[in-house]
Amino acid sequence: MNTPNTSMTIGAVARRVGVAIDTIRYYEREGLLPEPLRRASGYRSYDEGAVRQLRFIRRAKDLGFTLEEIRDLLTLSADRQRGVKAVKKRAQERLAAIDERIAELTRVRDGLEQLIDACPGHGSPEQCPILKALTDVEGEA
Amino acid sequence: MNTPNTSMTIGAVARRVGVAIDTIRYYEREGLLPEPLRRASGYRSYDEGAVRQLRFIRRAKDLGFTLEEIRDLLTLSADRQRGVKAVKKRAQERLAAIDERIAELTRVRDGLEQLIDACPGHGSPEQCPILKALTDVEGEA
DNA sequence: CTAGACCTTTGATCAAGGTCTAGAGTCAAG
DNA sequence: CTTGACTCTAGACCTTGATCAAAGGTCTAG
Repeated sequence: MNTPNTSMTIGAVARRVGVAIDTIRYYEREGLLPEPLRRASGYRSYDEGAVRQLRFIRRAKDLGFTLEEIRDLLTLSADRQRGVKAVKKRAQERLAAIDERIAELTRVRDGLEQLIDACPGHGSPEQCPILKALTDVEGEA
Repeated sequence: MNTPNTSMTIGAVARRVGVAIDTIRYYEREGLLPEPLRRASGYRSYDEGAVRQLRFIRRAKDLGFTLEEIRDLLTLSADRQRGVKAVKKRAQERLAAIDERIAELTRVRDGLEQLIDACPGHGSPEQCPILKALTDVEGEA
């Protein structure tokens, strides 16, 4: 329906998706984007599919997938039928990893908050629980 | 009271604190540890203060401070009196940054979970909301 | 004395994900 | 045609926080 035979330069694609030109070439090198058609001049020539795939990559990245994992996801989603199950599994693994990371950050956060609450914000460094907590040696009598 | 005139080699300090020798020298280069005294042979000679400072660095790192921020914290805590207030401020900034990161991760997490729940785990890729969410272009009419 | 552990330095390397440069060719507008 | 914007390639460089290597000097036990 819309722009069926589009052909864009790398710059146009970059602008549309909001990534740097270098990043597109980098993804191509890394096997995240297929090698595009070339004009006689050697310029890369992209179509809408490339824009879609690039957006896929960006979104997956926003969800915390590494480029390596995204390469994997792309392979899986290309393998129609069999892919869906595997994709769901990857997503679940990703969810578990995020949960773990949140739990870890929350622990750190709570520890830091306790220190801050206990700090008067003035006085000598010996009174500051933040500095004390950072400095004190529990194994030292 | 305890071991007042200690003098340790870098290896001994590394063992006590549980970091690699290379890491200690690295911190010295990066200005996180003062240049230690040297023996006639050129060996670095450390005292308890160095052990304490190294532990400070490690703890701050565990709280998510970058080495750059820690360098800053060390400067502040050395500036006795004036330091406490600034240290508390840095800690609060760190807390805010952690909260922001947790919120961001939580958003991502929830988004991902919704996709997973909506995915049957089989069928065609067109039916998979995970792939759809990654691929679909909202600005495309 | 000697083996072997430990120390010194400078500089290279790693992971991840790009970013930038140089030097050359190409494209579109005026 | 000329100008300026764009693109090409290959490869170097960036960030963070280390970690390792090479080549040599030192220290300690036996």
